[in-house]
Amino acid sequence: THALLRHDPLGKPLLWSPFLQRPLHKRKGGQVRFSNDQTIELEKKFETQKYLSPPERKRLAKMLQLSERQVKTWFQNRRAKWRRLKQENPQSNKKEELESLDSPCEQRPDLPS
Amino acid sequence: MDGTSPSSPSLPREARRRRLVLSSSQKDALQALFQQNPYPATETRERLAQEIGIPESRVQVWFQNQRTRRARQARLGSPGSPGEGQ
DNA sequence: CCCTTAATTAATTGCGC
DNA sequence: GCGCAATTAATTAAGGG
Repeated sequence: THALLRHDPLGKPLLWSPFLQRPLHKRKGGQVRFSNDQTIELEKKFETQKYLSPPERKRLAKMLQLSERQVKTWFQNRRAKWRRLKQENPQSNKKEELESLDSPCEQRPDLPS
Repeated sequence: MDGTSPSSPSLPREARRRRLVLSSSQKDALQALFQQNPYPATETRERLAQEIGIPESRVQVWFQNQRTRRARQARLGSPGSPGEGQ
């Protein structure tokens, strides 16, 4: 819908521009930026669960065609960012979309029963 | 048809990411501390952040970028000085 | 227009649990 | 084995001359 939509004021994902952008989001070493879809899916999961269990991670990884390690890394990076955001922003400050779903800093990672 | 025109007349309401512009004094303070220690502890960063009035995370990224800058400058400045003793 | 440089992103290392 | 803090390299885009 929107052509050049990027970055929230506080926060969240950067989605790449549409077609008219450099055909390479590949870094030197061969690292690639995740696709918009992948990022969106990851985010969606993150909104529901900040920590995910190993089996879930595996599932998600398969779904997105990423390594489990990549998913893990993504989640960890995301958590870090999130904490910082919360710390700097006393209240959930979201311009138009407010999502007060994040109160408890302490979500227990699912313990394998 | 250049795609370079970000002509999206339909949405002027998007606050484009406005990056922080550091004042000379802020830069000076950052640089001063950097010269003392390129890897300051979190507490030190926080303190400086409070003093110059920017979020600690910005101080953090500034230090990161500064380290990169320094390394790059060193590369361009004297490519062949130290006789590698290996 | 282009360079400087702040901000973001995926990945890495080391540490503690 | 995982989470987390700290850090890195590469990149992306704002600001200003």
